[in-house]
Amino acid sequence: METKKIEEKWQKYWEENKTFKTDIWDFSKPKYYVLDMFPYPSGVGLHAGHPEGYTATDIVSRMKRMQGYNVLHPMGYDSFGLPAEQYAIETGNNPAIFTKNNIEYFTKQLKALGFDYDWDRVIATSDPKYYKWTQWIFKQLYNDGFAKYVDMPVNWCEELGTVLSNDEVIDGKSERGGYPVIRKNMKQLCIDQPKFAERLLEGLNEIDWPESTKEMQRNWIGKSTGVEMDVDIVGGGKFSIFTTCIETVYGITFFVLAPDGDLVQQLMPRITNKDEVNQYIAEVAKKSEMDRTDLNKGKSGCRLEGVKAINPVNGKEVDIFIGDFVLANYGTGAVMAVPSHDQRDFEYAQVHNIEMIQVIDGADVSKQAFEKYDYLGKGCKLINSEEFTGLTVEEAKEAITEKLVKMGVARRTVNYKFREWIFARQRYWGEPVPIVHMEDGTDYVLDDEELPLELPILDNYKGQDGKAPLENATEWKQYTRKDGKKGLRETSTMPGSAGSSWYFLRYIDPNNDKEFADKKLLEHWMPVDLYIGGPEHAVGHLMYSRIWNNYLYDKGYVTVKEPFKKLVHQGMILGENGIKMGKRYPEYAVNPLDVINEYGADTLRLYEMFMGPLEASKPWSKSGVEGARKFLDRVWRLVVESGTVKEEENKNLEKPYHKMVKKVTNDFEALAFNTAISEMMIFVNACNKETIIPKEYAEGLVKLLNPISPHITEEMWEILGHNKTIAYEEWPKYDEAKTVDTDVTIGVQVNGKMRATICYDKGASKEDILKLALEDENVKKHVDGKEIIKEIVIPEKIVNIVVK
RNA sequence: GCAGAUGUGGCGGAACUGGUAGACGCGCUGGACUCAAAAUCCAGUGGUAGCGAUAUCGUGUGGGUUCGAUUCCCACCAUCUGCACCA
Repeated sequence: METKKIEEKWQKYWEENKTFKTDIWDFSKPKYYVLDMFPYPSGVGLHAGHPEGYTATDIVSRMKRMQGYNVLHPMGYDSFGLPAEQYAIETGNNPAIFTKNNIEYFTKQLKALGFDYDWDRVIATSDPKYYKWTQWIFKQLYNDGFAKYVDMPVNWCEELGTVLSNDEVIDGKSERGGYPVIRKNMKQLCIDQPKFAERLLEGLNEIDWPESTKEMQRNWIGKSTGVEMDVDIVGGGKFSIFTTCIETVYGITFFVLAPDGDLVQQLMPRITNKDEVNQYIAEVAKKSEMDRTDLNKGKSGCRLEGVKAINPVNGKEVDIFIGDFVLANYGTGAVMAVPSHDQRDFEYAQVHNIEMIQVIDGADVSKQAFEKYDYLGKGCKLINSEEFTGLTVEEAKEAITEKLVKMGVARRTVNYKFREWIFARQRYWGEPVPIVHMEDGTDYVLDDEELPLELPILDNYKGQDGKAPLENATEWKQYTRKDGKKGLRETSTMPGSAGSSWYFLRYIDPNNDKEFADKKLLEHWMPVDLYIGGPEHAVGHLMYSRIWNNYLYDKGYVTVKEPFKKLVHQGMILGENGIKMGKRYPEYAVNPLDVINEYGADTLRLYEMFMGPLEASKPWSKSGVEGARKFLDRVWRLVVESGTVKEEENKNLEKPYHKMVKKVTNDFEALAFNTAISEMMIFVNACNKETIIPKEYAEGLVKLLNPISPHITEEMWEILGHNKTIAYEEWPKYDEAKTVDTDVTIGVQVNGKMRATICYDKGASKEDILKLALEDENVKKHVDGKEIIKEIVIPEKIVNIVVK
């Protein structure tokens, strides 16, 4: 079998005949939309993990097509990103060229793997024809107030000269490059994610996604319900705190404010230890996120001398601190502290020598706090809480809230961890933000006719003095509006996840220059029926896409709330040593192209699907690849060379064949490719024992194997006497009656231990089965001389005889 | 710490709603073909004891429910992934 020739032949055939072109306007057949997470076209090309997810979608896509669906299975490139920019800075070349070359290389590799993508609908997020619509959608968000400028503390990376989002910061260092990141207040273009929080949570209940990913999104949104309470400051002024544990309100012995918040500044005139406070604030500002979390668990902080707060529930005066564990941009930027019932407050109180009051009975609070996790739902009762003493925690929660609400000092509220999505980067290689800062101080969004706002070609792609690279485009920056007014363009670009937040919509109508996609098409093709990609996008891309889609749903542009009906994450492919392939062990890394050259794409695809469950991470094995190749050789010999394929019948193969068709069909649907392949192997093994293989069965086998190993099966299909592609042939059918066994073999147990197996005709009575079981020599041996207490006969399952 | 997932032969992994644990593949052992090797084909292959029929142990650990548990329940251990002073 000449793998290379066969694969090239069919790849050429598919390309020339446009075999996999989707007739997008054909609504006569049911639709099926299968989607891969599109890759970032790095210079390195594909790695061993790419073909895994891509093959899985390819299998489903090819099967659905053969089952009569109109299938949309597109591919594209998430082509804005840092490596291209770094290349541009180093070489002075336009990153567009670098990106174009990489895309060509990727395309070549993807084609070598034989995927059934419709290559006429390829998109690239860095293509102005594409990002025109990214800008257009952004514009809608901006006009509707979902995107806006907000003054907020951000992660600033001096070395990269840009603002980073939380998920781009790892351990206080930038994800790319590992440079230190500090917090700094800046005016930022943001997308108001919290506005979507509630519906994003609700939406999770209606989609078929891995539980872990849904849970991660829930945690990311971080909804908590509680009470927001106003706290007066002695001598005037007030602030609010948010708590989920209002039942501990009598245990408050201090409050803590965010050191970088506005409130401290307002109180400053009244603070008597200004120097100490200012010094602490300065210290905190210097600290990176890492210092504020890991290194500084020492509960640092500083008492605000001269100001006291009043606990509204009992009028008690307590101290106010500032502490860096309180974040200005979460909740109200201030917290109530109850050291007896919160471990963090407990430790803080110990360090700063603050009084503790136990208000919930049931544990010793001298060594550690008695926290809600331990006291909730246990019937614990309140102490030291005036009229609420004696109530259970649950009763008190309600009663205290009620009282404070009536007093007019508290409100029931919901709080989210979910913050604004900072939507601007001081980078070159991203979508330009279509906003102009006019001379009169207003911000102006470009008209639709002015889109796309294209990136200018620069001489130098590095921003000067930490400024955005687009600041270098002195001419491009200048803007004159139709009315003659002048302004300067926004020089930040959109973050990497902008383009990928809606690409699944564009695939449906990629060349439309009137709108981002035709509404009728969107209505017909959305949602994506199956989406496969790595778990690393569990919160980032998958959250942003849901937000954009949700927004577009509200605006009436798309008709489904949730874009991805079913989501599956493929597992990681590990090196042969069982460790992640990558920089640390390059000797264990596998290049898919090497495998294709040595064994063929069909083998690579088959092997990766046979390794184990799609979702699991699995170690690579060279001998496993060889095993996969051996199987393809065996099928080839059977179908093409053995001479056993005839237009005759063979009853011996009837049951194995129908069983195979059933199992493969169901397993493909369930993405259980490893067991589907195993079933085909079983059938091939059965065929090898026979001298007559009915042609119908051989053709059925070839069709079932086609989605996994498309080239060799196209070749075999042709050899079997067909003159056009197998891609649109009808998927094999099975006869349920022919899949069931007529004689059954079951185990016989005595006292739950296996003693024999018996074989009988299906449909035999329980009595006959039992009789047969008791006739077995070995069963007799264990039963004789003992009293039979119970006989359990479950036809087609088991016989168990209980003796004493 | 919190959340989610996982744990089965020498290895990758099967096992439907509790019913013959180890399908299928890799590897290994023996045999056929060959001058020989590769390829291919045939047979065997969880541990222990036995020539053997068979017995016994065995799905991370310890309990429980059941005629019967890889599967259900409780506790624990280990690994992976994510989040983490979130009020």
